[in-house]
Amino acid sequence: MTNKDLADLIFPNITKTIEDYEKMYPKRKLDEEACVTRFAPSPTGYMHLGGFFQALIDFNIAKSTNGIFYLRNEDTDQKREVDKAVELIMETLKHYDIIPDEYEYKGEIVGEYGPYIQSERKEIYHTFIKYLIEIGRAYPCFCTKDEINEMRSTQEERKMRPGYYGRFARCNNMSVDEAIKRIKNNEPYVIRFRSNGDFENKIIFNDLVKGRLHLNENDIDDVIMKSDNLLPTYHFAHVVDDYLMHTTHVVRGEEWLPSVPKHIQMFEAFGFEPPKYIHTPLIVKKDGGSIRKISKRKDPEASMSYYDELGYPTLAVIESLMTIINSNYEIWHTENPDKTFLDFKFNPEKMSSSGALYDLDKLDNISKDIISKMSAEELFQKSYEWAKKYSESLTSIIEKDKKYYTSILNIEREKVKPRKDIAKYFDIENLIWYMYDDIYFSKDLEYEWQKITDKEEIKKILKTYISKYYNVESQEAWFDEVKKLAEELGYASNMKEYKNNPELFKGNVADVATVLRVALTSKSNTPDLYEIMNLFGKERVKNRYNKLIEKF
RNA sequence: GGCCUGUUGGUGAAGUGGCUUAACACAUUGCCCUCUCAAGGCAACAUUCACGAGUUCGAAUCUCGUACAGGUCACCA
Repeated sequence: MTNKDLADLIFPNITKTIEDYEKMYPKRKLDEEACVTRFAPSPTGYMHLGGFFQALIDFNIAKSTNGIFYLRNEDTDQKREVDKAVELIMETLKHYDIIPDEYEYKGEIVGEYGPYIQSERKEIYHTFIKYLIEIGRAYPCFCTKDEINEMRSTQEERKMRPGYYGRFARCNNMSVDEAIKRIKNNEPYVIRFRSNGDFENKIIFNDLVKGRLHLNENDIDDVIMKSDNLLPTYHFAHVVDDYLMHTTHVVRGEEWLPSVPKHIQMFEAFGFEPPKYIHTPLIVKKDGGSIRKISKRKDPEASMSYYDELGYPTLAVIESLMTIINSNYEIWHTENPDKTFLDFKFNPEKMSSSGALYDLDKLDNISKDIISKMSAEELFQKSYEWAKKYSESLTSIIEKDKKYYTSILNIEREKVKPRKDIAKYFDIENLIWYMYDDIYFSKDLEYEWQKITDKEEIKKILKTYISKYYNVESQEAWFDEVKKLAEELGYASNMKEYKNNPELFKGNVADVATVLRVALTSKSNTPDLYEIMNLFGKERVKNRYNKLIEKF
């Protein structure tokens, strides 16, 4: 009996060969420098910030080189698979406008190199495994999980390197005849890769981020096909898929670095050229005194849904991540304000090789800047869309009067130095509620009076103002009147004068303006008072002042 | 424990043997501007690049050692 007999016994229905698949998936017709990248998540029901971070790099590399970015669903672990996980990933990518060129979604295959779902590629993997068995580079292993665990404990006790290698790789030396016998006897088995490496040897591996690395050669006979579902493990699927799909650059987290030697060895076993690797640093988090990988269970901000729920503009999330990807991004972006992040040339060498903390303050800052540059109309659209998904109260506010809402957003907007007080759509409601009479009067208002707190004095200021002064023709005209009002009541209208001789006055024009502001909005901090009054119109201003005077 | 990787302010970092008195941005603090706030302007914030030794006329940059941190050692990806 030969290896060929063994291979035929294990895969009796595999008739295609590797060459057949090579013909089916020929080299891509792309420019010389075009890169093919992929985002290959496993569908565990969650879109992790770290995964998105990698997808962003993939997308940037492919787009900036006129290449291809595709999505591959790595669902070989059926135990962990979660319903709707693929939808979540695809919808998240779409939300950020990171649309793969090739993918498989809801039964539709886009692209010539599919299937893009690993569980649908079983026959392909089997063909490749069959070949490996034929040439003696893979073999069935009948060791049970208990036996493997026992072996591991022994190794640990004796302080030996754990793993299925050397003399511990018991099934490696099994004769073909015996293997065939045991398979015919229906004994369960996995297929292992037969490593020809020596752990004492060093291989030199060039990672695009980390540079030249010296790694130990792999000598472990890894499982490449599982016994229960006959699907490959990650390592093997990676080799086959990235070969057939012609991936040029593999972007993945640096937790994969230790398994690089096995991947290279498997590529070599087939005589394939391995892709270029970009092992990205992990996104970490400070937890008390120590630093750890950002985690799905402990950190809400590890999930992409966090940013969507709070209403960060997608561009803000992307740009804040870009600053981690290549810290020269910010400088580049200020020099090229009209270009998008896709025009930026990602340089793996410039990527930091240590873990990065994702700074939420930085995100807020970038986000405020982006929102401040939106037109009122655009902000209206985006915030409305967000509200419909996440905030009933904001939705009802907007739907009362969309024009009015837009004009509120327009306060101190669309100018050279626009207002920057909104970091996320979630913030909006809390910044504008007092602009609505029904909400305003239904609340138990707490007036944030500052220097002037005397009720009689406040009444006097308000009464004088509404009877003599309301003028909103222009900012200057308006403020001139506030100054006149201040003078009439014994307050300084000129701040410098007041500062020089504060004892000559009851206060200054700022104190008076503050009364006008608080009486109108209940808040001491608001956008430009003139603009608010202008928006309200004289009747509403009078109404609010009169109601307050009555209450006192 | 073995192997691998990393360590420049509170944060992201620039830096590749002299042009560094360690850029830039965020955060923080102060001042200015100002009807309040947000913004904006200006300034402060690492006498020093984890520590120790070495190479050199000269080191954050090169070498070695130590410490610390992270990753990884699955029929998970």
